[in-house]
Amino acid sequence: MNDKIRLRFAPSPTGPLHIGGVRTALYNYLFVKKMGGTLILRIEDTDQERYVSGAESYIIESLQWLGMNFDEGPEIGGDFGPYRQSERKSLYGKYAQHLIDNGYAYYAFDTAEELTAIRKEYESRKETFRYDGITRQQLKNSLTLSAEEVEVILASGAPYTIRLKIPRDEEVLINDIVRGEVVFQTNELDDKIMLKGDGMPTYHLANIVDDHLMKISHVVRGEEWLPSTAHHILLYRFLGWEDTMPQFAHLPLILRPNGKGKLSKRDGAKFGIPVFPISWEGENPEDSFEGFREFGFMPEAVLNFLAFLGWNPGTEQEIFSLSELAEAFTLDRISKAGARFDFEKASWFNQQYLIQTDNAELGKLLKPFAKEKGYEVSDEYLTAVAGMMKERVNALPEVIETGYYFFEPIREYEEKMIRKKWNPDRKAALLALNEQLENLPDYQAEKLETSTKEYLEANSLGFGDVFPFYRIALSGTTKGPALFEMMEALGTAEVKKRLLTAFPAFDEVFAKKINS
RNA sequence: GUUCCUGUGGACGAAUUGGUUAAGUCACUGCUCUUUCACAGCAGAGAUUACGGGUUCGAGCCCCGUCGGGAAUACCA
Repeated sequence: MNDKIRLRFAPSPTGPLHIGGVRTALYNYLFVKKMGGTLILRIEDTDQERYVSGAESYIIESLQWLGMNFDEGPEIGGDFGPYRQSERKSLYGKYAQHLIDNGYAYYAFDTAEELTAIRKEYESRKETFRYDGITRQQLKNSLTLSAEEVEVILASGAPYTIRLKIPRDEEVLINDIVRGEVVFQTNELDDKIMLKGDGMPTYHLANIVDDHLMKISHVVRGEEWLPSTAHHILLYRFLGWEDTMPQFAHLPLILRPNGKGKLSKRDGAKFGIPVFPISWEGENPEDSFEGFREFGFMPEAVLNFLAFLGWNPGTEQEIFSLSELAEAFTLDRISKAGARFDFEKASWFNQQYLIQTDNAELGKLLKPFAKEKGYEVSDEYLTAVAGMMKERVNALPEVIETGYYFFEPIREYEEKMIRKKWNPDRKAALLALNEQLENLPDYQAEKLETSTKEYLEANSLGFGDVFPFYRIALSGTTKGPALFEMMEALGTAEVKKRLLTAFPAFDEVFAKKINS
């Protein structure tokens, strides 16, 4: 165990965990496993207005389903808790005070309404307002007001915020593991709020304080944080923690399937694809989503797919178990450009996992999907169906959908082949063959095949004379699993029944053909 | 608008870090196998490495500019 390597995944419980967040969690997880470090789950719930109950348990359930285990966290415990920022509220004040006392921050008394009014005014002039080293001189804060005035306001109990006092004319250098050196000019930075009017810290303060207190060694997070990293570095400096500052790695964005913009929650519905790990019940239908799990994806496949969205091992291997990923993973092979979310590729990964998964296991996974459709069948039967169908589908529900004929009567017979080759005279041969097969001591795929071959030979018939019709009678389509395997699964009685129901339908097609 | 990030076939992306013929996978097309579909195997098509300059014996890789894409710009994270 390397106790110097400590990473955290720090989602905020404002809704379901989006697939980009899952990838961030995954990269944190992989690096920790690779290095033998510690992985921490920290809930960043400093915004009570956007807080959504159930989001935290959703996050934990998702992570569990995916098989990513954490070493420290709200439910798990650990020596650096509590792991919810709301429960750490009392901690942050003294650091904000430290900033004030050392001249790195100041009190600001502008109300939210006043600020939005100013922003609007700037906007009407096609400018963007920024609370910074220039504009703060015109605003209501402890830098412009006299010490006495500030005393009075503070004593009155009126709400205030604490803002970071960004120095003028300096450069802040970020040394990012994936981006290299990035330089920001402090004159371009705004005086970000550290402590909000309600006494809660903002992300920026809480994040830095907690990362320091929790001895975080590496911050692996999304690219959207890169612009505020300069503020974070300044904070480490002002708090006197610069020498133990974590290393940063900013992950590339995940882009929408059409390449325009970053993948968002609503893209799931828009493109008919999952963008969440598991389903989420929102307050109304448009806030509810199905996840990869409900789409019938295997967690290993989702992880494997996600791992390759912005990273690759540099070898030709593509199928990796979670532990193999951890073994191969390095931060420096993370790519810089945003990666497009390609659902077809995700499906391919899933199919690969489906194929390599044991049939009995798949049968078990299939059960809830079968139940949903009202199919009550044995585990053995589901296992057999899974075995026959897994190479032919991308996701589990498809087994039930395209293989519906394993569970209910044929809905429709594919007419093309019937029209082309069917002749009512063939009934006799099919029936005779079927009778021969029914009387076999063992109604099993291989036996059925040899027996059929014997029959065909004895009656000088070809495969094409009986096969297509047998197949259509049993499944309604010319596509699908091997015929004899289907027969074995269906059983003699069902096969016979399907044959007899099919014949009138075939004849009808034949009659239509003659009459036209 | 401003700041920052980014740009290799349709998609993901490789290229011993400046060394000559730009991998591989997904998707697409064809062939083989197969009673069908799929899987698998083989083959094919698809790229002036966004564009323009520069440095160099040599540039996908370094520098400058242009253009495109993205993110940030909240008392949200």
